[in-house]
Amino acid sequence: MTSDGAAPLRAVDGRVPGRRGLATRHRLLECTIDLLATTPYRDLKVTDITRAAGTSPATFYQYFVDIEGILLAVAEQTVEEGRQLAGLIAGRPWKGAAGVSSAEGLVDGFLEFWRDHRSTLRVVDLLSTEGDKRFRHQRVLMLNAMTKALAAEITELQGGAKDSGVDPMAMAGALVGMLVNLAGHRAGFEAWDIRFDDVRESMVRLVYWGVTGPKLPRR
Amino acid sequence: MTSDGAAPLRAVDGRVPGRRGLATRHRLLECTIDLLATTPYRDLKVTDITRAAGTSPATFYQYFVDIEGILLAVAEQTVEEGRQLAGLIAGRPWKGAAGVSSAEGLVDGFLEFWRDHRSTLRVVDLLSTEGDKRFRHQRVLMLNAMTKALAAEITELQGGAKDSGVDPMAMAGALVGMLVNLAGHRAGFEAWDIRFDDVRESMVRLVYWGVTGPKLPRR
DNA sequence: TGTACATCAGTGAACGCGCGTTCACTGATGTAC
DNA sequence: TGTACATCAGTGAACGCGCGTTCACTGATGTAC
Repeated sequence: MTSDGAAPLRAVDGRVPGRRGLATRHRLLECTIDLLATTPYRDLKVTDITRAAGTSPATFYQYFVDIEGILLAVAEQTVEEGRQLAGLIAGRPWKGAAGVSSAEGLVDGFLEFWRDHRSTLRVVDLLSTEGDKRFRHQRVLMLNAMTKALAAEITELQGGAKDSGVDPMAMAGALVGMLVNLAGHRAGFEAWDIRFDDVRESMVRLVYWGVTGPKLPRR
Repeated sequence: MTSDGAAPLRAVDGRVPGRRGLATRHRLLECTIDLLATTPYRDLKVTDITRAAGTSPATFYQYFVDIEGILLAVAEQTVEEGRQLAGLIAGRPWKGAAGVSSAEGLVDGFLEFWRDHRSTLRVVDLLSTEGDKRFRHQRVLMLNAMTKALAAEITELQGGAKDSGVDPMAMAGALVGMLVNLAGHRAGFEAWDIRFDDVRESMVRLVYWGVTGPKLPRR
């Protein structure tokens, strides 16, 4: 459940948790997620989590090293789920009207996922940009699947053309970055006088253009 | 210097700071910025700042209410500077090859600004998405100038066309969001196997397409 | 089916550091005459 | 140009809470026979 494969998942003191222990651990994770939705990251405390989970601080340290530790575990869960997003891309049509529909599907799927995991993803993003390798790794794990899938489509559409356009991975990464930012700042737009639905439409178009690569003027 | 216009800038106890006081205040701001580059946001403490500034905690509270208070002041400085970015847009050509050059100018100017203020902007971003009104306000202040300028260009290029494309502000906002994200995760790409220069090229294209609005298939 | 033992799981209570915050005071700067 | 007084500026030292963290212990669960 944590990382790759069948790592046995041991408690801090080396014991292997059973049903009950796993349930407690799980409760701690859930409460962390919930708290993150209402508490600023800076103010998230071990004691708050255990209070919310109806257990004691000592229990916390049986399963996690510290706050960052539990956040990493939360991130791992979310990231695992996020890798599914690649499914919104591979094997869909990208030319013509059908391509626009595919773009819509991608944007909507992405927005939905982000809405459901705002708080967690926010923290992952912060810690990534702050240079924490573990969180950056998780972020890459999550977005790389999508990016690669998108890049594959772009490569195919370029079809060995003479000018061959941009590097597909870079373009895919740029598009994914756009999705990430806008999904994360959804509330920000509504505070402006911009209807988010219009932003969504813009995202769709940019994805479509990014994938299909309209002509550029000679320079 | 803080907010709008000639607010007299008083110390916490109501006194008006003179030369010396302002210098100290300024030193505290600078040290905060420096620390932010090396310390995770969560670990930034008042005592660290005052130690770095070669002064005492008591002094800190003469000028700022708390950590968030000084961060807001830092943000205000940066934002003030960031509003200049709008100058990269207005009155430039956006059609044809010249348009691509304008897009390049915008992207490069943006990247440069972001590079110089990474840490601060990171925190502004976090606190914005966490729902802090004051930081969100600053963020909007900074990006709105750019977004409006871009939107104006888009509107002009649409030139009252029949289909009239997307809402210009939404498209502009989407483009700005893309710039923000990619500028902030620059290091992330280099950790991948993507050359950032290729990402830059993708950004340029997306900006160009977003502004000029290539044809979409009928749907 | 029952008893005993091993291990899992949870926690009360305390310890102690770190940090935010303040107070009462000293020193620096400016200005009035 | 000098002295006195007002205000600005800075701080040492302490207080005390909050929080991270741990220990020694009790209770729960599982399993061997």
